[in-house]
Amino acid sequence: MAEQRTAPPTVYDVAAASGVSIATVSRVLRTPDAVREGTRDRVQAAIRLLGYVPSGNARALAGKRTGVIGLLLPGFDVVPDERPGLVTDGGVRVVDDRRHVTQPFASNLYFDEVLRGAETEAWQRGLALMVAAGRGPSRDVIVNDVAGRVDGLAVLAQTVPDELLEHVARRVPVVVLADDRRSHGFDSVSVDNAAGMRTLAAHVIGRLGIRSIAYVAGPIDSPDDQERSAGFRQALDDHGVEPRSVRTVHGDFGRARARELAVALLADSPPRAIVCSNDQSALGVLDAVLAAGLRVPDDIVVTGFDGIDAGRFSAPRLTTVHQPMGELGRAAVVAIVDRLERREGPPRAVRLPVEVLLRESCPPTL
Amino acid sequence: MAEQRTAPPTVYDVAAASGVSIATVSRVLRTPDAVREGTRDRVQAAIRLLGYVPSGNARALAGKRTGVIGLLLPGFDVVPDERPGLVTDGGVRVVDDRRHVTQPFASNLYFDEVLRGAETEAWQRGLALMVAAGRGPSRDVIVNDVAGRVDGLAVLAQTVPDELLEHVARRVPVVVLADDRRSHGFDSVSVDNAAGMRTLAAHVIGRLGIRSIAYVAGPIDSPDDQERSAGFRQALDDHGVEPRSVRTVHGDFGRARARELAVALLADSPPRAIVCSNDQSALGVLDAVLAAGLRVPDDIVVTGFDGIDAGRFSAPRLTTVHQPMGELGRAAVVAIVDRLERREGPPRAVRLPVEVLLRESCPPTL
DNA sequence: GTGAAAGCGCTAACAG
DNA sequence: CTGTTAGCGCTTTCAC
Repeated sequence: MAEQRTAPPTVYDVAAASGVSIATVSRVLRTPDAVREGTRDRVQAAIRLLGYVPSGNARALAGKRTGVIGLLLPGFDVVPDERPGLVTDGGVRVVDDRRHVTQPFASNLYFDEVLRGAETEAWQRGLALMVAAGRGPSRDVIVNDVAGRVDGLAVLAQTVPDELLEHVARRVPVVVLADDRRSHGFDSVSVDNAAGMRTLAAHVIGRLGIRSIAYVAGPIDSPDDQERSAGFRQALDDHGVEPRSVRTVHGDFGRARARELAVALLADSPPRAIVCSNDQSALGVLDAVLAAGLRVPDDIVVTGFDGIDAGRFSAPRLTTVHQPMGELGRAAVVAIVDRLERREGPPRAVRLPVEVLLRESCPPTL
Repeated sequence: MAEQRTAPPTVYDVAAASGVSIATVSRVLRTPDAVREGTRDRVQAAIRLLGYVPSGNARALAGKRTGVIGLLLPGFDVVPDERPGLVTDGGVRVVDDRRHVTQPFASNLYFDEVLRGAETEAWQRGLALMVAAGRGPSRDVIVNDVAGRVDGLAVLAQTVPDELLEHVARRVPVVVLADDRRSHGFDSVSVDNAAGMRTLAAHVIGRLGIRSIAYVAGPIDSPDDQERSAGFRQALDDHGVEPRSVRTVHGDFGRARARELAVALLADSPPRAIVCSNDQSALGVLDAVLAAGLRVPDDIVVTGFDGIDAGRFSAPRLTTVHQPMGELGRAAVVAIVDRLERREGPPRAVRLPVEVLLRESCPPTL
């Protein structure tokens, strides 16, 4: 097996072996019905015999389309997890792994889901998917490389600098994910951050009737945070809650910082609810609240945003707004296919709905 | 932006715009030093001006190599999770998600890791990655399609039928993952199942001194299970434990079945240890043991194999043998590159080491 | 240092 | 139904 010493067979080889012209070989592959049965059989036999696999590159070149879609992700940051206390035993490492509850790396899982969604949708439509994580200094090369091989490109927000993106966009349609950049003229698919937060906050304020609220925001320059905060303010407005009555602090979307901020918030008169702009922050808040001896949700309810895995495993489990990452990936492919069929026309922005998941940290009712 | 109304610019356009021949344009791209600085600058300016991105397909066709590696996974089974109790509220679904601890879909996460590893390694080497999940009846098409566009193909075990694999292997080098198929003549990368289980069992028998053991195996026809079982028997032998003194039952690698089997095992005289051939089974055993009012690890220690996420979150956390999935992906790429440089030669089999993770269900010491 | 020309393997008219 | 013939966009000798 795995011979393949000599050059792979081509249409010419198949044609010669079956006594037809290369055109007929091509037909057998692409429009089998246009070939007489006997001929077709002979050609197919030759294909099998020779182990012929058509060159996708030649096809793409001749056919003016590749049938491949590119997906650019912002780099998998593979953090090698250093674990202590190793013992070696017969070539197999034995590790004392008690109590080291490794934190699942949220952002990575997030990409995985997008990727999976895109893959699913692409293959369903007979398209192949080319994945690349644009990282490091060679990013330009990579991006150009991918752009040169695909029919369309889906790019996760902040993965590729504008200039580069605009360059490659002159060759292939580009759709930007999770970042409403219509302004830049690209198609986009994003998630309805504002509506999600607004609905969640409405639950806290309207349904649970809580008025004593603190809000842990993210970095001010984060577009995600801005949208979520806007949704939050909307909810306040909807329910006639005075914005100034809400203590707002800005974190960095990280767990540790949120924990510190929460400690401070609890120092004075603890609020009845702490709404957070993302899950990591909410987990940090949870840490602080529980450490302070307060009960969740009995004394304080806590909410997050994102729907990361860690929130499903926390104690109590985290109420949050779940972003449909898999859908994001699928929608990206759909958007590209769409654009491919509709070469012209103004950029389109697709908004994906989110889902509020009420879990123990802020239940349906108190 | 996103103009791209007209056909994308080619080397000819760039050549014309900068007053050189297409050969020089090509040189500027591939061997910049072979071009006089002034010329180079003019060409690069034209490239930027026109928004030129080289066609990867034309390159591949002319250059006899694509710079792309294919990864074939056994289909992401996207199980849409039906959740009960939906309420709609302003376009955003609100879901009561209490207590529905959705089981993370182990096999999917598993692929994600492989994929990530492969991606990392590929881009590090300047190669692109094309991903495909071979599923459904169109699998042949997909596999051929991918095979026709790549320099090498990594295939996860049992994703592609032998015949198909042998066909495409005549065109590109193939490496099989997680399935020691040297016999079939392919290069392979797999994990040392036997050594892992042997080491883990040695811990149970040798270090903890347990002799009263039950073994929950997997399906008899699973190659993984066979290797693990062999490792287990080795350990028994190493420590002079009579194999017949070990009660062995065969499950299906599933949690539910394992639970049933464990209930039966506990009915008579409960063993001091239950060693399982995979994590899912171990979790099922854990369920049964705890339900029977026995304590883990105090009354019974339980071990698994795989290192799935759910085992990190169980109570108690599961002692297991962790398979380095990310490494599998990386090793796959390495193996392909290797083969590409060494066209001939006998198939190679790479064995990746595993890691025993001692957690609370079977701690370092009792 | 640069240009001319011959393919790479396939598809898609266009004839027969 | 089948064969002929141009290219698709780029790399790569081989001359100059």
